[in-house]
Amino acid sequence: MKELARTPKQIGSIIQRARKKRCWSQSQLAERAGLRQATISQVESGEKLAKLDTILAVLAALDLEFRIDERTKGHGQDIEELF
Amino acid sequence: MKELARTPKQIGSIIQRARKKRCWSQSQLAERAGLRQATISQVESGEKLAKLDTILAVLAALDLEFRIDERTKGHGQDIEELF
DNA sequence: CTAATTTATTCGCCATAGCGTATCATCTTC
DNA sequence: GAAGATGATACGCTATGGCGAATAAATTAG
Repeated sequence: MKELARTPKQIGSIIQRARKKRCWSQSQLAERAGLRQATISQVESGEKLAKLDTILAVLAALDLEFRIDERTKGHGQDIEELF
Repeated sequence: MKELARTPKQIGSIIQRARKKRCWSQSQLAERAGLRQATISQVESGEKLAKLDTILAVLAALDLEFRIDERTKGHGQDIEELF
């Protein structure tokens, strides 16, 4: 996987794709993450600026995790353009 | 690099190490990230729960970025244990 | 088309992050 | 010791995220 996550929108997209890949509803993910369905919706949209712990909880529920790496240089930075 | 970042404390440690590696003071990092020195201090401590955009700004200032990946096996930890 | 499920959005409430500003303890360096 | 820089912490303030609960809106199943 190893998806680039530079913006809230990118993070939201990745989360949404991972959720759908598991065929979970937002409610199911919310329950696993200890959050509300409404919060999942907002996180996936990337509009509101979530709290760090909220994102961490969602990622954990999806069996994902953050990694911190040096910024990739040069080409192809914005992942949203691929969709 | 590719450092694991599952908790605010881990993230804070990574940020602090990256900052020191560049021989920057918290104030210098704060200025580059558009934040306050006090905020950098809190982020590095990982005590307070930062906002996502704050972390993203700090990472960008350090020329780092998040990547989202599948959870590495090993210590199976529950979501609740994170906080 | 209808009903059920899923997702998006709203309202009032509370908690808290980050702000400006400032202070204070360390630690270093003259 | 004095001066400077650094990092941690405080106060009041504002902004906003997430909550419960509810309700639209959109999507899917039948």
